[in-house]
Amino acid sequence: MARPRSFDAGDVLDKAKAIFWAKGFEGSSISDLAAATGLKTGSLYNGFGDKHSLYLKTLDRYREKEVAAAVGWIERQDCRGAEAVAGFLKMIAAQVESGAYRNGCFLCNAAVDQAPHDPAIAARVSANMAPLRQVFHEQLKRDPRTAEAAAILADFALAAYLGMFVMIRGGADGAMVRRAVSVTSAALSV
Amino acid sequence: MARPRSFDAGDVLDKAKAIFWAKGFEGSSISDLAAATGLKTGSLYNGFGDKHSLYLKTLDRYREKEVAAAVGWIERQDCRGAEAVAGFLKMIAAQVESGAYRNGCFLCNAAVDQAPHDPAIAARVSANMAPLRQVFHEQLKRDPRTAEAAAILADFALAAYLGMFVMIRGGADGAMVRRAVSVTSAALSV
DNA sequence: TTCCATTATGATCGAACGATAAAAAACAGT
DNA sequence: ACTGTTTTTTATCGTTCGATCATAATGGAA
Repeated sequence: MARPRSFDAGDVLDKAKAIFWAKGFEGSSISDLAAATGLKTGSLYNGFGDKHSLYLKTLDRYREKEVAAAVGWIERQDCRGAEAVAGFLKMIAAQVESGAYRNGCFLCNAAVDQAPHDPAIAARVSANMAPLRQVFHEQLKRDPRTAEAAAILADFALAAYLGMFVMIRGGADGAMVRRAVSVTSAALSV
Repeated sequence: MARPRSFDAGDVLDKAKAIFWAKGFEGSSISDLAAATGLKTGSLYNGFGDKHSLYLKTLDRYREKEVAAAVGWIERQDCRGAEAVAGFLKMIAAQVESGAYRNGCFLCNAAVDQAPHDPAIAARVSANMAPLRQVFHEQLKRDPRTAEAAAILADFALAAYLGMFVMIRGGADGAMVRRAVSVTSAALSV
């Protein structure tokens, strides 16, 4: 008994996420978002609240989709725990070669862009980092070679993961990233 | 035979740099910059060109002051090369404990914020990263334990350095940073 | 002291921003 | 077919943005 939505909320969030990912929060205008999603500004506000609220929703979706997929990928590996983590970093480095991740990591960008000024965003950033850090930790605990230092190594792996994406977004080439990851992997598989 | 400047250009650049550092390029308005520097907008434009040009000048100054100081610190150490690099990271991690670097690294923020969209800024980011990477490389070459893999380890150290600052800006506590750095240091001092 | 090149100031520009409100449109239930 | 509720559209709001300009102020050179 009312007019139905003409869009899929998930699709819209994915498209908005791509804009925020590429341009950052302040760099993305409402017109940018409207153009990318195909919605008029009125519909955007009606469906997702204001710009800040939309940004939070894209961060939530990132956790539900991309972060969850990354965690799943790591858990799906049947090698030793430390190698699963190292393999994850290597897989990303390999994809960089072919132009992927040119905009870095959405989470990493959000941390640098907005987290310091905005508690709500900072909370989302933490909520996004936590599962990744946790799956690192669990894998490293499972591996007898790294079990003892698993907590320390998990923080290290997270830092290396983030640093890799800064290098990428800063313009580093695939070879540079691969070199950095090779040492990180070696450090994990002590 | 003309009215003299009432401000020191270096001081103004330092104050503008602090604003850009904290808020990013898009997040810093001309009024913010005018308020922080004590100059009126007209004087800012007369002295430093437009906002983009001012941003580039702050990046140049960052390289001339902060980056040069970091390079000098590393070169001044009289321990082994790998330990000088590790010591540099540890020194930063220790300062994080007392609240320093809460805004991360200016260079790192610029890389994430603006480098992808702006070739001029990307060039500055590279010009800032290069001396750091180079001093890492030179130190690691000097150390017989790391000489062979110096190039690879230098890229790794740079990635770890950047990742550390993302963690900080994302809200990580000092302990987390120290843990990450401890593994990085161990990896360097193979 | 007068002049003049330069800087500092204050007012203001058009454009783009985020956000909103009113009107038109689209269905579900009756 | 009519009604009622929600969405979509269109137009527009007030604000802030980056940037500019005319004017006042400054201090060394003549």
